[in-house]
Amino acid sequence: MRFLRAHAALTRELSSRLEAVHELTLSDFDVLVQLYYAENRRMRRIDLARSVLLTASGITRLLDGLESSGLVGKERCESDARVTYAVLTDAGVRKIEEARESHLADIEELFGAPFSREELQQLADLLARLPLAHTSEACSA
Amino acid sequence: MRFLRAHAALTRELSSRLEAVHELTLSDFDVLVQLYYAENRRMRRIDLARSVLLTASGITRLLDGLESSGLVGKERCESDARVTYAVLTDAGVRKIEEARESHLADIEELFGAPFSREELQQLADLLARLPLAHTSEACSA
DNA sequence: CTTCTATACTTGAGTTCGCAAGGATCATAG
DNA sequence: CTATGATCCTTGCGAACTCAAGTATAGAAG
Repeated sequence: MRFLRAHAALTRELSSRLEAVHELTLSDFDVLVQLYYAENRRMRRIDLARSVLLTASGITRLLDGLESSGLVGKERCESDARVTYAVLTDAGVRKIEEARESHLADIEELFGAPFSREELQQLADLLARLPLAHTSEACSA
Repeated sequence: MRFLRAHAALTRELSSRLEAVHELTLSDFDVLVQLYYAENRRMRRIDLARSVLLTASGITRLLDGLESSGLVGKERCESDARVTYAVLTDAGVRKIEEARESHLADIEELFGAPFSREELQQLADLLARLPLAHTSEACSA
């Protein structure tokens, strides 16, 4: 119960702040961050989907939006015509670097305030042990 | 990050199990449980909304569904014509008692397995300290 | 009594997603 | 080469929400 409540409250808050300041969804942000830390700032769409825990169709539509905003681009794969890469554009890089700052501040406010450093680590460790929650790393949030 | 991932994975899993066996959404279940533990198994719709962290309109539509399934009923308030109560029907009581069992087993499987009792308590305590996560109690999940 | 503000609820429109189905491509086995 | 099966992606449809706006009631203040 606590878990569900906490999630609903936190995402609502974080999402609305992100939306208000940068016109980004939490999911948008999530995808941009993944790309930002990916090699060559590029990922296969399917891997991207898995890493942010969306379905393939979810990613298609989400990227549609980011593409029309000019934050990411498409690129075909040479060796396998089935796959398409999502690539962060220069505008996308600027956007994420800009948004990261305020988002981290928001997180700090909501998570940092009530917890000590050790407690944060403890919380992260506990959550990491939940099944199904295993995704790629390389992220600072 | 871990928090968001964990939530996405867990709710997807729990929700689909609940849906498959009992034809209930996680939110449906949540509402039914709140009513189950409420005094006289009845609550003002607005309080229900706040306790499960939905908006007023969200509750209206959710209850529409539960009403047409015959699990909850409406009742007008004598002293204030603005408010309507949501009341658990007998069928609703049976439903929740039935669903509770398998849902608790699911939770046990996902949460119980990787954690010891102390760790679960620790996790709950940490989550409880998050801001905005304060809702009414009286729940065993 | 009237007016003004706050609260409870509903409804219409729009968003974000998942699922199922379909198309295209690859890889493997005969 | 061809058939089979898996993988990547997109699209139609529907579900679950939210927000904004509207209705109805309550309470307080003039």
